[in-house]
Amino acid sequence: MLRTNTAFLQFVEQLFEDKQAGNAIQLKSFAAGAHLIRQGSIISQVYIIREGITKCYIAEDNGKDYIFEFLGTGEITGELEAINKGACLSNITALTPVTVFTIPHNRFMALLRSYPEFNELLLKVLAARIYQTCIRTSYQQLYPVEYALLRLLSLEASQQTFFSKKDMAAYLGISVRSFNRTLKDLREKNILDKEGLNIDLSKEQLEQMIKRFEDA
Amino acid sequence: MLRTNTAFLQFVEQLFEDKQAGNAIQLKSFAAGAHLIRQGSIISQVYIIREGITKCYIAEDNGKDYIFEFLGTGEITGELEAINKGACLSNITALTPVTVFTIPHNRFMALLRSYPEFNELLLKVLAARIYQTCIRTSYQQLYPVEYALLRLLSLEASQQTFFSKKDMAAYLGISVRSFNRTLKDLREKNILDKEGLNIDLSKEQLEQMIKRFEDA
DNA sequence: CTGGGAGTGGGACAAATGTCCCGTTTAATT
DNA sequence: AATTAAACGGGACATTTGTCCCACTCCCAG
Repeated sequence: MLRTNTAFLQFVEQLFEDKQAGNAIQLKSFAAGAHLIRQGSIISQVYIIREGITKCYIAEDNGKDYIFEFLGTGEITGELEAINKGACLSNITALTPVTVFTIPHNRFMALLRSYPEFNELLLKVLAARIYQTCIRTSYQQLYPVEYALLRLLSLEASQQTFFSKKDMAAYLGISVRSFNRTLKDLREKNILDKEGLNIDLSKEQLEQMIKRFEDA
Repeated sequence: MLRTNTAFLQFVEQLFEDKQAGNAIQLKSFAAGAHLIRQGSIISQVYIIREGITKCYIAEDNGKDYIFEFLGTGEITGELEAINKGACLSNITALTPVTVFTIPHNRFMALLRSYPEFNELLLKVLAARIYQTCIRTSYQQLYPVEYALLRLLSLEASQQTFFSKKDMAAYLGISVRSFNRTLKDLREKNILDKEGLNIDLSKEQLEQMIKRFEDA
């Protein structure tokens, strides 16, 4: 859910240090809540997150948002636009203070050509995103919200991160009301510890809980 | 919805002709209904569709399927597995008789390195898939089924393709019953021409729909 | 402090979607 | 032509989810 990529970050850090290769790479900072990228706009750099957490989401014109992913350290964004030269697909906003490396599109594409290793890292990122997105989409479409919610909570717990309910609901593609309701149902079924939302599930445990729901 | 990619196909055709570069590339055929790839299995080639239409879907263990995309001429599949070396994400089955080029993983990766042009074509494919998937997912999560259905029908009409209701429902992530119901509602609202599936929207809905159809 | 805004929690009702089921149509096979 | 399996269409009912609304807390700028 919160994606990070140390290998990628390391590579970019190195480039940045390098007088030669790094000359067009810059650092930029954003306050929490600031927009890094605005959906529909045209940008001319890619961003690699050095520090902080962002959310990546589409705002539909019925006023609802859908969050695709939370991007953390080492994640790249704006790369689709560099590759396909289109308008920005989504919004990126900072959830915490954020620092990024920026690389101009043409430089970025050139780097891909000159550093096969970098190119391969990017291929892996893209492949991983497709992979994850597919799994998540399928899951969210074909299972009741309850399952997706448990899964999300479990991820959140394992990553020690916490998001607002609004964001969590937007990540699940549901209303905050549904989110709350489902949470309450789970609580009443004693599935969640009432103290906090600390659930600490392994995949097997999750399976078990899901099975338990079935009879009740 | 039905993706195709002539540039990619051409490139692979050329490789195939080339004695040197094409020596590991093979042709393979499948009857309609056959599995090209089975979810969870391990494969060692990528497939590029030369002819025919396939569906790419995940089967969840509650018995439901989610179709990500219909892949046609020039589309590649199995590439995620080549890049990330994991088990197959999804099933690929032939909807029509299908002929594919197969390229062994290591050969495929080598080709990416030796042909920057090929590498770039692949980057574009991956980027386009992420792009499309994001748009579609968001749309399907945040709008009533009615909209997604209209969009799907319009795409289908514009591409002159026809899929079974089961497949269309699986593409939308809903049950066949819901699919039928929504279709009926639309018919009763005179939104659809009864003759064929000629979309004939009226009123503001038309404008809104058109706008959305454009990008996909 | 203090008023306002954002986040939270949930009741009541409406709308959307799923499940179960059965009769009909279509298409392919014998 | 007869038979069968699959696809289609939809009724009845249950469940899920959304919308609208209000009350409560918390926090911060004035």
